[in-house]
Amino acid sequence: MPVSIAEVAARAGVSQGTVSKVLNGRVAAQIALATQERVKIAASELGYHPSAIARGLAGKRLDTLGIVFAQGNTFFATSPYFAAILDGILEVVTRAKQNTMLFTGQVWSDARQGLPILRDGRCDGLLLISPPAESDIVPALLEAKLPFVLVGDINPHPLVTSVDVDNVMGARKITEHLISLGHRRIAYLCGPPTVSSVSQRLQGYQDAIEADGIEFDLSLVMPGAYLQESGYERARELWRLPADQRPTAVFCGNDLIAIGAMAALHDLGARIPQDISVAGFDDIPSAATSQPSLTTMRQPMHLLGQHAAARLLALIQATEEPGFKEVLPTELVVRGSTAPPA
Amino acid sequence: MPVSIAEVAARAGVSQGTVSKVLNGRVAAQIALATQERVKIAASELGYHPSAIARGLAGKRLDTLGIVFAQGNTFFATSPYFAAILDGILEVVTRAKQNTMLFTGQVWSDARQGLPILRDGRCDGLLLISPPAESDIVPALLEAKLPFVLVGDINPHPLVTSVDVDNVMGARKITEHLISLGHRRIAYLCGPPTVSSVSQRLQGYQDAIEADGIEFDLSLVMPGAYLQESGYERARELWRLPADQRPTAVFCGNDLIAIGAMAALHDLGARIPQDISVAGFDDIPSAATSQPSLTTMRQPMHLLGQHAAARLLALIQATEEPGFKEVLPTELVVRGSTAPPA
DNA sequence: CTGTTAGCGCATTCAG
DNA sequence: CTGAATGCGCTAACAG
Repeated sequence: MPVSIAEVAARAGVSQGTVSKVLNGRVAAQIALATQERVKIAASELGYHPSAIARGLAGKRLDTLGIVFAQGNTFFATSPYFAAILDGILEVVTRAKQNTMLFTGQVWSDARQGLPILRDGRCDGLLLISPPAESDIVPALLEAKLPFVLVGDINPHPLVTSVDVDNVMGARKITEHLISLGHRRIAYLCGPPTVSSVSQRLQGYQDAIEADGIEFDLSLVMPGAYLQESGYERARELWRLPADQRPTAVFCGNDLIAIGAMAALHDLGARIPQDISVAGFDDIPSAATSQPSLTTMRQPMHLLGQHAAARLLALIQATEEPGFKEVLPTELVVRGSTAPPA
Repeated sequence: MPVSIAEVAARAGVSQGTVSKVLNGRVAAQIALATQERVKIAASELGYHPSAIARGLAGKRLDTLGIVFAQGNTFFATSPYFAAILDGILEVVTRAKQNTMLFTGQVWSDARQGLPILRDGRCDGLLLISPPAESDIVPALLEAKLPFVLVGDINPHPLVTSVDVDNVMGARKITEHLISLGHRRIAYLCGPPTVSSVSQRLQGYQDAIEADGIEFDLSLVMPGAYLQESGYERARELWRLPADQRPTAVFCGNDLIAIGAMAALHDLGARIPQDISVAGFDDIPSAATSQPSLTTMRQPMHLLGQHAAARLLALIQATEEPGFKEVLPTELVVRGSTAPPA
């Protein structure tokens, strides 16, 4: 139903090839100005717009970036982290006049099953939002030769481009903050062990602990999910420990966990930060408004998205070589949820 | 680079047409079971997946829905309303194994300019997130014969399908709540006058006011934007009124405005709800955690998204006729920001 | 300077 | 039951 290039050609009294050249600005193939005029007028009179899929088939860019993520059944509501990253991506994408495809049906654990749809020609490149380390999607994509960049994750492969924060350092700094307040027994409530940020933050936590001569106690490391409910449950478990084994502070793998943990501790009658300090990671919007406000390690999520999108664009235009691993800094934000132990 | 149907055909020793028939389950054109087997095996061995754009060009569905919205430069961060709707949409879309395109470059005021990209063949239908009433996008889409549904807006045209809440009733109910507390002088801080929800809520507000014999005072209606900053500014203006003309309560067009207004009032030394009551609309997540918690009219944003996506799917599959105007109920949520006047 | 031709990968007639 | 031919709308050589 939409007007095709043939109609424009007919109205301008030229061939399709000519229309294509004029409209794509291939001035290289010199075309009489008068003809150019005629074509342009015909096109605009007809309200012509090329079919994206047809030009895609013919081998041109689609000016479309794909965003891949998997979050079970819910998305933004449960992941302010993802929402902020997406926000950053969209800013850059919109400014660059590109479009966006959202792939929500992925199962990270099985790229063989989900990959085809990612490379069936609909987008020029992919942005992967923190896939778990054990997913086979990265090798699959590498093999498919589709440009992509990892966001919120890094990968040792020399051809994988990524944008992430320094999780090890971030976790180390916030743990040091806790130590500097006088805490010696600090728990780590983390996300799923297969996600790389979880192990990296564990590393930073352990580094800080040991640098201070505190013994690393694995029983204080409690894996779960990056969700509020998980924080709630783990904190309850923590509180079941004999009083002399209870930590005086807890570092949570992200703010969602921290907020859940604070809720549980509150329900159990513990006062924060008097009885126990709680620290998070990310600095999502609600960290500032929680009760008490949450001490956390801020991640520039918006920037993460912006930079990742910009890099993918550069990769697609071959302006940049793949393989760069960009690391953004984090920032300690001290609020009301941490204080010296009683 | 990806494997094409020709390769599958070659490997199975049949023609492309046969492969297409087998893989698309056109058992109508009876094909020997042995052949079917051979084709299927060849396809899976080769890891074949059809090119979406090629089959799109050949006239098939792309299994892709487009989501259109325009929010200036920022998106989710500034619009929890939109994020919640998107969440609902994605749930349905993911379950239906469809994909999603996000169109962020639209300028509602000029559909002629932005429309082409929406109908260049990349998606089977469109979801429009509350376009302003005066936008010419609806007539343009109607003319283009592309299935679409309006979310968070309604349109009188008999062929336009939409999903929205009853804004008039919602605004009326919450205004009545304020009146029942004893307020007689109630301001309305609203969003941009061109958005239909703004005028509908104004209607409900006015209905409630007048039903109670209170004189409608246009100077208490303050238009702005659906943003926190706007609420902040308008509330300051409000406070500049001579003490005897100040309202004792303010109904805000959405929660963002309400939160901004509460911040301004707080900064000006007013106590909420003792000195002035504040009510919002939407019930975004932060409404429950604000200080004080916000009384508001809850909108089932998640459902809005789910239903809209389901209807669009039905429209595309021609399971449903266009034109249905679905209206979802709102629910009054009384919290700490409203109380009887001093 | 411009028209013609040949695919891109797939679905779909229409003949056998 | 299966193959060959055609076209979807567009771009990119290649001729003139």
